[in-house]
Amino acid sequence: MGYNRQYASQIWHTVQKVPVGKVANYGLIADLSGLPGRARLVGTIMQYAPSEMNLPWYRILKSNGQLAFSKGSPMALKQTEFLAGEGVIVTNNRVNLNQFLWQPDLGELLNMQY
DNA sequence: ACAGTGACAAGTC
DNA sequence: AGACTTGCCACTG
Repeated sequence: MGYNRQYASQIWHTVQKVPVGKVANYGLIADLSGLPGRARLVGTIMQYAPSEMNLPWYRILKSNGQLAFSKGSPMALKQTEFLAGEGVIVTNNRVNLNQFLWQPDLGELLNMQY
């Protein structure tokens, strides 16, 4: 259909790995999915994730900690709620990465499969 | 075939 | 801190 299944399974699987209460950026997800330099693809593909999959899309942010959606937009508000629900503070459409960025250790990375 | 678009990122000024 | 440029490439018309 409208998107590449191979990319989708890799990306969705990686996004599922981001732990509750932490966030990651698009570039990191791309790297860990075996798609270095393909940050844009992550956002593109995540739109197609079926809702019943409960993909934690809201844990993925831009490289500077900003939400991908513009401030005040319905999606940004929803994302802010989801994050607040698990303890991640969003102020002025941005998250403090020093505090909430997911920093996987080598063990986690070596166990990652897709 | 070709040009525009986009849930991005990093570098330069 | 912004604004602008370049790199990325799947998808769409």
